[in-house]
Amino acid sequence: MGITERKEREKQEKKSLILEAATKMFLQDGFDKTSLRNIADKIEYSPATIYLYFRDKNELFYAIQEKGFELLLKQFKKLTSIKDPFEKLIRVGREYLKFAEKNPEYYDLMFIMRSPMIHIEDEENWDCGMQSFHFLEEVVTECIRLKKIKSKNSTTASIAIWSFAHGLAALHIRDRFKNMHKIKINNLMEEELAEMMSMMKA
Amino acid sequence: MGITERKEREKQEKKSLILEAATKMFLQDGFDKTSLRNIADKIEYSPATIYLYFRDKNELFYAIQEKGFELLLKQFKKLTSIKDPFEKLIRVGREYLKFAEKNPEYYDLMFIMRSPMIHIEDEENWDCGMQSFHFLEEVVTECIRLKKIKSKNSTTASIAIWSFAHGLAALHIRDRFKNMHKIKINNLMEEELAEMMSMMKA
DNA sequence: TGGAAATACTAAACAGTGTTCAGTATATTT
DNA sequence: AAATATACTGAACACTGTTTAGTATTTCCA
Repeated sequence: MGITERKEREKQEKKSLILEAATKMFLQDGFDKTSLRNIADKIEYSPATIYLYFRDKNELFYAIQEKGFELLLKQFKKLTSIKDPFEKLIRVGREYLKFAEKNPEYYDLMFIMRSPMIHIEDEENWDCGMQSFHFLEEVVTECIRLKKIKSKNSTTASIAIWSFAHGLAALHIRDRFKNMHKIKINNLMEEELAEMMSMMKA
Repeated sequence: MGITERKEREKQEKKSLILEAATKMFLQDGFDKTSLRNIADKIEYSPATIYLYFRDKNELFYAIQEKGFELLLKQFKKLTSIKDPFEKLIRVGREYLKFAEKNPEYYDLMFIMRSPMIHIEDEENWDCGMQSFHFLEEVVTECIRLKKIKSKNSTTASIAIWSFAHGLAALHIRDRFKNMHKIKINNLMEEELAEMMSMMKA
């Protein structure tokens, strides 16, 4: 049945075509300007065609967000060789904040927007998100094992660290530090990361 | 000039009428269902009328968000009499997280959504937001003065604490803890707050 | 090989959104 | 009483995500 296979392949290729165009448009022009009609225009199909490959806009944006997590995890994995877990923890934090700074649109979709999460059914898992979280959790586990940090429970500590880093990134991205003119936003991230790390240190 | 005064008063009253209706609708039905047309329907005016009192939707939502900050600050001020600054800090954190849990729509508008911040001009201040931040900052300053926490710089520490609390609240509100089925979301907030506080403790 | 069935796609409509503006009705002033 | 200022609105503009009926095109089977 070579024909069925070719059809399936062609279907996946078209799905990719849509996804690539949508991602490109999303990263270039932002969420607001990435409408289904604009995507359809770009790939020279009708808007209705997109619905043959994605259930709705949420599913499409879930797929884009997965690409974001691929990129984030790639940054994290560059740190695998670092021996000292506390040093590694600092570097994970830095990469996370750097990712948010350099890819605000991705960050928004991955951690702030409702849209992609709506696609996830009740018993389904947010796999891509959990993979990145587990990378952090393993580093934290090592830190606890070697008594580098005060915390005893790696999950509790990991959520605390993630919350802190996310809060910092999200408040920045959504302009809540806008009017703190005393502070140089450039240094803020690194300063705060240092503050958190000195708090955690055993 | 009694007439001009009455006119001005009536104008302010109508502005309040719109704001009250919008706030009520916003808190009851959420952001998405609070359209200018729906608000206009409720107050029995045409949608165009709203533009005579608010420049655009962002200005209207900035005004609603200010009401949210009034409420948050009211919760904070209930803690003024607490003597021990570290105990006070814990309670500020608890009130913040409780506010997010009980008023997710307000919280969203105050700390997550872009909409209200767009209204703020370059040199303008986000007054309502800064007031709440300064409440925290003063508590932190006292903690440092009495050597209750390890931090040396109250602004840096305050931003770290705010970031942590915001991250926790925001990840929760935007469903990023959805699939951590191991964890009871109910206890999560209090557990994480305790974790953060034990880290900070001098 | 010809007709049925399956597939791929789209035009058009639906119901909504924020926003603008010309025009009208009412109230105030001269 | 006429002129002016104020308050308000209907209708339009340019969008949005989504659904559906209908049309080409391709594949399958007798």
